[in-house]
Amino acid sequence: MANNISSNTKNRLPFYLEYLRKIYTEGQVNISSGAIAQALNLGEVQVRKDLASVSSNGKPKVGYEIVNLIKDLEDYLGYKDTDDAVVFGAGKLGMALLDYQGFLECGLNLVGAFDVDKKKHGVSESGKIIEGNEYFPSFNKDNKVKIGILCVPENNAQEVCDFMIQNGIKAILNFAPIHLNVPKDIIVKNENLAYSLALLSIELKSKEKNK
Amino acid sequence: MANNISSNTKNRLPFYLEYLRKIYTEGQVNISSGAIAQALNLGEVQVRKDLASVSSNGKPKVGYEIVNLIKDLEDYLGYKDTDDAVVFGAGKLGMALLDYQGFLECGLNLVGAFDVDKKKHGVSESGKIIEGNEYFPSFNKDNKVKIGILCVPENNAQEVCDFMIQNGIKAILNFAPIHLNVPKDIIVKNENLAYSLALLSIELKSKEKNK
DNA sequence: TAGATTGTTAATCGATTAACAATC
DNA sequence: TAGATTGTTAATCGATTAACAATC
Repeated sequence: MANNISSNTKNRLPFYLEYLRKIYTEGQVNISSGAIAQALNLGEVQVRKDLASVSSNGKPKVGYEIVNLIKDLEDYLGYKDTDDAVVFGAGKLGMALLDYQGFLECGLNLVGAFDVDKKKHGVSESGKIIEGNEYFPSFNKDNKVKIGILCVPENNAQEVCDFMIQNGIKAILNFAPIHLNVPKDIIVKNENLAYSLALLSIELKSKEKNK
Repeated sequence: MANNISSNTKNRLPFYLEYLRKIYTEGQVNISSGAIAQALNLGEVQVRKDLASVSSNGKPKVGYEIVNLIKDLEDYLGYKDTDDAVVFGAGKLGMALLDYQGFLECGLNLVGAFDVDKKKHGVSESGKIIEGNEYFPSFNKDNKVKIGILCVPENNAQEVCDFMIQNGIKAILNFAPIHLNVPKDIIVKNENLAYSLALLSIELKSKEKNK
């Protein structure tokens, strides 16, 4: 169980967990690194190294006991103790995220959204509250939510980002297509859907050219 | 202008473009690698190397002419000639993507969505059509769209993925939280929002522990 | 010419893969 | 014991950074 896990390894861990959960519900008990590697299209040494970073219950000749491996992955990924997050910007994307059920099984609870537009205020389909930004400071004095999802338009993004940080947000998942300037102790992860799709399109074109 | 640009470099290119467009509208004409590096929080050698892979109009002492650099980036990223894409799964996320305006300035045109659920069929807010999956084969015989966005629930994802590929899709942006099995010539990019947020939460926790 | 800034070559760093010893 | 499979050490590969020569 290493202390410093590379970020590439971390990115793969949820995929292991998802696959293991699936075959566990199918009744399988043990699995080898080779079988995992084949299913997820990875190298088998890589699988062993990745898994060794969070678990140590592989048995030579037998492989890994799936139930234990799932537990170790869930422990590391923190999917057991739920963490709160808030959404800024109640546009279509913000609302889609607010009501997305998939966060729960990753240990994340979106408590609500904030938006400057009064027309957006109210309650979402799944019962989450959407309020004005002006309520966030007092809200977060009580709730101390540290994770924020930024879904506002490009031109407000930096301003809202600053506001979030002023009121206790420490980590931001940024969907606005700009680089945010933040203090060194704040974590930002850019999740730019248009960029991702555009890069996919480039890859496709260059692939077609090279054959 | 290198031929093989590393994927990390590719991921940074859209951020350069966005920043350059911004300062260009602010009236700036030239910029140095150092200034870009500072604004985007990167190393200046990295900036020069990244930019050298798509452009060659940096002038010692002067820096880069912004208008040319923008052009070179847009050319490389293909933001000039528009590419079509389709959405599978007209849930909240699928609809948010379908109506998201940001794709256009990245040269991407989402032409419509397909969903098995008849209740979803019709026209989106921005006027895009949502039809049944059964129309896709004939649709794509005519249109030959190669890029698909997969937004269906986890349990249908592999099935719909196969269906997309059968009907001419070559590159898939996958929002379902599973590993898709595809032939070698198909490009898949996983875009898992819950995983991203969960990893952000882990990073935050480990940061808090280490101080 | 002198100084600033680019572009590139070499050095470092980190991640992946290969080889293999440990062990159930 | 023999064979399969893990875990780890060493080798390779690729990306970042440092050093520096080219040049406007």
